[in-house]
Amino acid sequence: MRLTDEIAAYILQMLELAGDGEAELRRNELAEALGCVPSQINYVLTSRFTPEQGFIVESKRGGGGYIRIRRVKLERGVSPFMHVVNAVGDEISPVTAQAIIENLEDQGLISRNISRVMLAALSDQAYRDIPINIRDRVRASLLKQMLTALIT
Amino acid sequence: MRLTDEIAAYILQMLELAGDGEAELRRNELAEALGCVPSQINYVLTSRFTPEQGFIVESKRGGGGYIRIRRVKLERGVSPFMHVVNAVGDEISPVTAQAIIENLEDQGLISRNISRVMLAALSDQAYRDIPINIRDRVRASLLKQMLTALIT
DNA sequence: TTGACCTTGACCATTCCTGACTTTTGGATA
DNA sequence: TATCCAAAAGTCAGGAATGGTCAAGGTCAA
Repeated sequence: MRLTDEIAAYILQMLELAGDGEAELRRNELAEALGCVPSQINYVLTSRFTPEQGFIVESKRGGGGYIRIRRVKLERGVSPFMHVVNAVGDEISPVTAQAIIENLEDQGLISRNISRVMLAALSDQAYRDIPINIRDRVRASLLKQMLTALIT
Repeated sequence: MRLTDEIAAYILQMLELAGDGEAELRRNELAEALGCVPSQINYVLTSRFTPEQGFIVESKRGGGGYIRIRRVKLERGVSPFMHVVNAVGDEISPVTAQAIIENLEDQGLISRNISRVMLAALSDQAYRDIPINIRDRVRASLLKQMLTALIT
């Protein structure tokens, strides 16, 4: 079994045991326990605990630091938001993103204010400093993170 | 729990008990009571009781010295969002941005869900593709765009 | 053979904690 | 009154405890 799989399995088990869908760990401790370098933990988190898979990851550095992983869904596609998150690829245009948000609002899944905020965050207006060639990637990433944050 | 957290919790409790949103303490006394060096109190004040978080700290040295902490309310009337937008510069760190949003939520100016969405959009988690050196610029830009979108 | 996925380690960034040294203030004293 | 002293609070640099990033190279299945 690959290291990556072991680490992922370990974290999933932590989530199960926790019961509340939330697990907190210390990167160095976990790396030590599983016999890998600490940065491997980051690799696992970025490749296996993404919004697409229904996870939200938060962390804090420094003394008393931690990594917190939240599971926002139990099964694929259980939330209309997850459906969108999974449908969005690695990149998305401003127009498409806008259409998605407006559709969510029309369906009554998000309020007018949330729609406004999300549209603002997905518009190129805010992307002036971002190299043009990665804007659509950033937009897709932001859209997924925001939608995932709304689940539960 | 970290010393820092304990001290912060203690001060917040003092503020609650006071009722008038104002607490006064003696640095050395508090340090003694909580078992830390006095300068630790300063660290907590500068890291957890900042204007972004809605606090004002005043103090006096020498005989009869004191530290006074006040919780300030954002004016509801004249668009508090515009006030914040104007206060944000061209760049902002994840921590400061988070403090601002949490303060807005604490003051009842934005809902829990909007707070969630904005925090997700301001977290480095969503900035993976953005070069590190421009992340804080993008964050500031996004924050201002989102807040502006809330002004009716 | 090649491209996607995995692994490692060197270097970076942030947060917390401490203690030595500094500054300010009010009151005691010459 | 002019000085000095003691009692506050402030500053700062350094070290420890965390997590983050990135580039280089390895593995493996199609």
